[in-house]
Amino acid sequence: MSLALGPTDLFCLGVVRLCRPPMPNSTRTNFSKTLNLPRTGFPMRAGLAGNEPTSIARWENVRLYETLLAQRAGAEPFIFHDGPPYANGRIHVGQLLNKVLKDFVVRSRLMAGRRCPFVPGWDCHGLPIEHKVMSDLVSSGKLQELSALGEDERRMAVRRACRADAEKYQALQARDLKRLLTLADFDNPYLTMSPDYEKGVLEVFGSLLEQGLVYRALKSVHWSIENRTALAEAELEYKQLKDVAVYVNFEARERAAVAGVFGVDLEQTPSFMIWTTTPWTLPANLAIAVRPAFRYALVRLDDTITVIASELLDTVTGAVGSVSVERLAEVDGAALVGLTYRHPFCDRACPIVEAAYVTLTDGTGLVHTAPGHGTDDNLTALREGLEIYCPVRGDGTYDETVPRWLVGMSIWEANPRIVEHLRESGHLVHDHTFVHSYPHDWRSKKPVIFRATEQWFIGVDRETAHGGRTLRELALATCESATRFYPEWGRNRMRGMLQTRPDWCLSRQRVWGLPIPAFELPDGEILLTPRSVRAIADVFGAHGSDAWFTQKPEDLLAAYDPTDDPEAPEMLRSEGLRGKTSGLKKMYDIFDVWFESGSSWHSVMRQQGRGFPIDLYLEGSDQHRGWFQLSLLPCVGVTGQSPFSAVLTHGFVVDAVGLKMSKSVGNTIEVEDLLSRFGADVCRWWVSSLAYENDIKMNLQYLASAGDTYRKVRNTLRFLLGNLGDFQAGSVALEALAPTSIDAYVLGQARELKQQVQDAYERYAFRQVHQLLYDFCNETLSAFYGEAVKDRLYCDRPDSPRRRATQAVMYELVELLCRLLAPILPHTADEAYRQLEVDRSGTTERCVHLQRLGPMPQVQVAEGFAALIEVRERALKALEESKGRGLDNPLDAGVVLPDPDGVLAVFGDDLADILRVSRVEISKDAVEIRVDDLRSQPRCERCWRRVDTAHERGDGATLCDRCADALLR
RNA sequence: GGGCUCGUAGCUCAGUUGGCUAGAGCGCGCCCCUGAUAAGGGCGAGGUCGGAGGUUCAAGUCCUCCCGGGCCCA
Repeated sequence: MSLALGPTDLFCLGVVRLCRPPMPNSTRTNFSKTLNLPRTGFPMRAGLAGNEPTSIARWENVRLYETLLAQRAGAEPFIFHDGPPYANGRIHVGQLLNKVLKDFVVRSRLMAGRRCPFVPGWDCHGLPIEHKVMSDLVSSGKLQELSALGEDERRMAVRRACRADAEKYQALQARDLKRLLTLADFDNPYLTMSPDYEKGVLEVFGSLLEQGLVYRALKSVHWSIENRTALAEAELEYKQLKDVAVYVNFEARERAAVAGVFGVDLEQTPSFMIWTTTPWTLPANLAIAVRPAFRYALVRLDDTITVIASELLDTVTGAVGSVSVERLAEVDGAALVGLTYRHPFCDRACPIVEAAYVTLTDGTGLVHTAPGHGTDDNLTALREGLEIYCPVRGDGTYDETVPRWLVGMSIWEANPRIVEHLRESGHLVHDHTFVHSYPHDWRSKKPVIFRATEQWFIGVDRETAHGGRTLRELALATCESATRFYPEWGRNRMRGMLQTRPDWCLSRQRVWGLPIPAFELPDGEILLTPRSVRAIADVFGAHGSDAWFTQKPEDLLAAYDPTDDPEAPEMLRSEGLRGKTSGLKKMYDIFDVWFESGSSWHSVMRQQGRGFPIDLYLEGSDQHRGWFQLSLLPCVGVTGQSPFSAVLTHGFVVDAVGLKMSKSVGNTIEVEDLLSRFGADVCRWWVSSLAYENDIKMNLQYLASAGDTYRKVRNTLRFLLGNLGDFQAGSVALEALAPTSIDAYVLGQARELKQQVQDAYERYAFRQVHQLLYDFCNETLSAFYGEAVKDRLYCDRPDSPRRRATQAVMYELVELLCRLLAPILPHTADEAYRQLEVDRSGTTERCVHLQRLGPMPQVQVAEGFAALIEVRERALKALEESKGRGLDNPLDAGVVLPDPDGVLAVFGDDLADILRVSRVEISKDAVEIRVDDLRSQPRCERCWRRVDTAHERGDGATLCDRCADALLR
């Protein structure tokens, strides 16, 4: 046998040797050497964990991010903005999810030709870092050394340690994020502790201050005794706590008044019975609240007369163990309002007031009210003009305004003492232990207390300069109409939270943060005006907020002239800073970190000219109350509009059975582990498969499944690449493809795919992108097209027009698939995209991420394909059934297809390829699909098909005409 | 306790304004191929749609209650 081997054939020999040792005695292998079998350097095994770092290095070498932005300088921008994670610890699976989703947005917008800069950010200030640093300082004994320093020096020492910690973790997290193959301006991240950023935050604050939205007030806040600070809601954990609860009788001041209200004669002074779980707040009791609409009973319990809500009478008397109960009279709560009582152990008289928060779920229906120790109590006091009285100091001990036996005592110690005191004085009706959900400091895990302190607030119900509307109104309005929510229910959630949120407590009594730049004058007045804040903002912009601790007041205020500031305190305005500044004292409250991150729309975007408003905020659903809302409020205050035009939220990562991940339960998964096991591309492929708006179950098994489908996509790319090594790009006019050709059909499908994927990316429907791409690779390409064209690719002469046409389409498919996959699989898409050129010309200078989606060639596609696809399914079933007759190999079969309407006839010889059988006959008369046994027919030894033209040739081999022709060359 | 939300085959998800025997992929089982080969192809079995009521000629789809999960709040 003489075989003329062309260049392509030699090329294929290489593959055969590579993949399996040749079998010289086998006729089969001899012919297999004459085939154009696939060959590519794109390996089946991805080796992602090892190879992805190479891609990262390559992209860094070409400065991919900068190059892309330069390339898109004039393109329509997509304004995207990163919400800053806390610079503490390594990234966790929630951040993996979040940052990968963001990267899908960035990369898909870039692929669509948009300009999409993305600056990653980190939240650097705040309690967790400070707490950790303080713990370290304590355990290393360094805190002791620091105590020798002055206040400012000590604070600076702590701040330096905090900064170092934040820098360390920011760098580690940035490395983690690069490893996830996210594309961002990692060389220029934004850090909330950097001078520019801090300056921007003060600018936002100054604007709110200017509108009169900032105020200082005594207010009950959650107070951590442990950390001596007010805590935000986010810093609380609710845990079960066992407390002593007491029923206490507060004796009425005027027996006659009470008797009159109830319309009875009284021979002894009645009491009002309250119930509380916090006896330590009793010294601060200034009122009893009742609900006007409830009924209250005057009752004789054993030897006392007291007042209890009628509905609770049985419950209470049962609980306190009264022996005899006699109901004397009953009135509406409204009638009680205005009566007065004597405090059981403090020397004062207090009123009965009304309040809507009084319920009948527990207690007595008369609520002990201590304005200094509760939010509701506080509000009632404001309305009733009561003092906000808080005798508890920051360290949890009583000040000197309480009875002498309590002064200086810690409240926890006082609890039992007060109970005993009440018992001895006869006011205690009953005490019992009570377990309830109670807020704890999230760091120290200790119960917090409610305590009225001087704090800075932003009033959400104060009129702004924007049409006199309040922050709440402005925020609700933008949320209603000016914002798109993905998913739509985010709007409900945001609305609900905005409607009920209280004023924003801005101040924290900590060190690691941005100082609220207020000064106290000797007379107790406070200097904090829009102009003074702007002066400090400039100082912070130049030197960072450390300046607050390193500079004297007169230096900080060097550029500020109070005589030119109408809002400055009178003394400063008339006399200026000269001579008086020595009396100015810096105040040391810092901003709630949420105010810092909530100003990023200004500090990072608006102030830096990066675009405003922002097209998209994308965070976990907890940020409805966090970053979304706390960015919205300052922004509507400053600008009158929302910082974002769309909000996308994703759910939380939970374990395989749907429970939240927690270190104590031990069901967490480390990102590092995922990356080394599966690689970033598989992790990203998995993320793209999720309905991210719901909770996301994570398990190594699920990642492994994602790995399986990833390999399917990878092998499809490999198959395409393997058949393109000898193809010249542009050598075939795709527009000229016959509409009935399977090539035209697939190209048409690809065109549709591109449109659908692009639409899905546009709608952030990444799951749909995933589905479309997978299905296309799996069904359209692997099962249908690939199977159908193998014969022509392998067996036709290398330059046969129909092989070239298929190659041209495959080339187009690689170009398209790499681009469509690139946002999800940055490494794999680039690997395949580069390999296409390496296989063909050895060129390695190529990067899919510098490409964008272009137009697809227009081709006519015959309408009959729908019918063909349908008939194919039925034919495959028929073939399956015929396996029972020994027709195991479809190439031993011929199929007769009924075609009464003549739709199938146009497909001609492609029909056999599409069904993977040797022959297909069309019959106008046939009713059912028929499978013929062709095993008695001659079989071409090269292409294994039993076709008419197969017969024995001169050299003794049985070949079909096509194969004989291919061998001639 | 309240607000928002989720609960469809073992797993991930589709199921449009209520309307034919509830779909897909993965996995699984069986089979084919051995010229994409630690690949590829075909066929098939899996669900009383979290539970219980109700509205309707008709409910996975609407209403009520319950169970379980998540986020946020108290």
